[in-house]
Amino acid sequence: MMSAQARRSRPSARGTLSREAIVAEAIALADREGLDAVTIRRLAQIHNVTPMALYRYFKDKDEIFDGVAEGLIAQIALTPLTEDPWQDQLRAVLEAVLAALRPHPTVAGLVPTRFLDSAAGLAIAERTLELLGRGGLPQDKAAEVSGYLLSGLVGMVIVEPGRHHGSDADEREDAIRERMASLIALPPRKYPNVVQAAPALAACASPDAYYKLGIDILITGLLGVTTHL
Amino acid sequence: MMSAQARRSRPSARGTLSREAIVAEAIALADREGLDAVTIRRLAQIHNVTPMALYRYFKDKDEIFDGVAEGLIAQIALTPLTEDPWQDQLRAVLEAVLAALRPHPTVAGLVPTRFLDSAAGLAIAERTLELLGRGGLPQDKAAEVSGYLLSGLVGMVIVEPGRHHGSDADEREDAIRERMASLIALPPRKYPNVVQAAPALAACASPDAYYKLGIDILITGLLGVTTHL
DNA sequence: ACCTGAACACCGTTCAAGT
DNA sequence: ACCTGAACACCGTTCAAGT
Repeated sequence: MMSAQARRSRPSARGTLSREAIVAEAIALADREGLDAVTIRRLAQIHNVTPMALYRYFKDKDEIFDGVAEGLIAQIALTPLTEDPWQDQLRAVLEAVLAALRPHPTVAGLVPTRFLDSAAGLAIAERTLELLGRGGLPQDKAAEVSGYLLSGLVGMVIVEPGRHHGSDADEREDAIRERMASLIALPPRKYPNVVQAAPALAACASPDAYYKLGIDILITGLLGVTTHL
Repeated sequence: MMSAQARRSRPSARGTLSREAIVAEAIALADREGLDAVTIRRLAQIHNVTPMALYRYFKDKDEIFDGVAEGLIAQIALTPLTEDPWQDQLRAVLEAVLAALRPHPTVAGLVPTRFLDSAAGLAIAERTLELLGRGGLPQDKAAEVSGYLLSGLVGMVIVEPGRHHGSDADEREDAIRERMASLIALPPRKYPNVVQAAPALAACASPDAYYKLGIDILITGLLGVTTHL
């Protein structure tokens, strides 16, 4: 039913096919139905084309995922480098990364291992290394930290409490309610803190506050670590 | 050839089949050949059994992955709660999580979203919440932070520079060399920091130091955030 | 209770053609 | 240059039997 709609909604005037178009539909499909729904055959169907047609644009399925990651990274909006304090500028970078990834939690996991394979990712890595260097981190530590910051942000997006694959609001509420019920049903003598924290473990009261706290911990931690050197 | 070996190496005296045995082989298979190699049919072959036999023990493939996550989490060794400073005890928890996940980087990503579904995971969550509470974090913040710590650790394991699927040492070196070459070939005017940091971006000089720095940042960040409340 | 066997729908991918 | 069509090996999973 949904797939019939999708088949219909893309008339695909011959010649529309391109890397960008395929990647865009792959991201949209993953957002709607999860990463497993992204198959070569489904993508071909969406573009009104034979599965083999996609092989003109991508060597194999893995390259499509590379393209998806690159597409996400390309949406990270980097502001110009200034003479502002490094920690403020680094915070802006982290916020930009989150802003690009949060709308696409099911594909965010593709990003970290592919970050240095695209120009956009290299630009962000370059900026991050520059800012960490200004903060006093030696090059090798800065390299480790840059990867760590990125994967930390991606991790926050993936485990955001109450998030659920498929943007269906009812399913989301059901999943939260179910998790909540299973947590408050635990023996409070054995898991007092878990039971008390059940609402916060099951769903995020404020996603913005959740992400702000995560960034605060990272930046504060970096400040502490750099001054200890 | 490898799969023929695997077929041969498990005589499977009838009655050997069990959730634990299937999960153990699933983890071992993922470690050897990556998560995609873990299929119901491959697992059945390893246990000298028909694919359908596994459905006695798992409702579907997703439940096998749940079992794999639970198996990893069960290997996290939790020491008894004491009156030591909370940050020291929290560090010990984080180190225990890393010790369990590091040997299994290809399946580590299964853990965060399934953490609260097993008794072992709940015990660790309970401990973490207790320690964060001692540190002065309110319950709801502690819940967010506990998830964030976990996903941060998993992220570190997944993106550890120079890590590569399949424990083959030659392949690993080739991958590192290739990444290294592509980075130092970049225009140094555009990416001065990336080019300089190329060795550290391509591979970890000391994985232990890499993980220690990550934990330091998290703990230091937490200390800073809690004292600011 | 535990396992098999045949079948179905779907998958990525190769090869050889078509225009 | 760009797309099709048939085929192959492999998947998860259902249903119906076997012992």
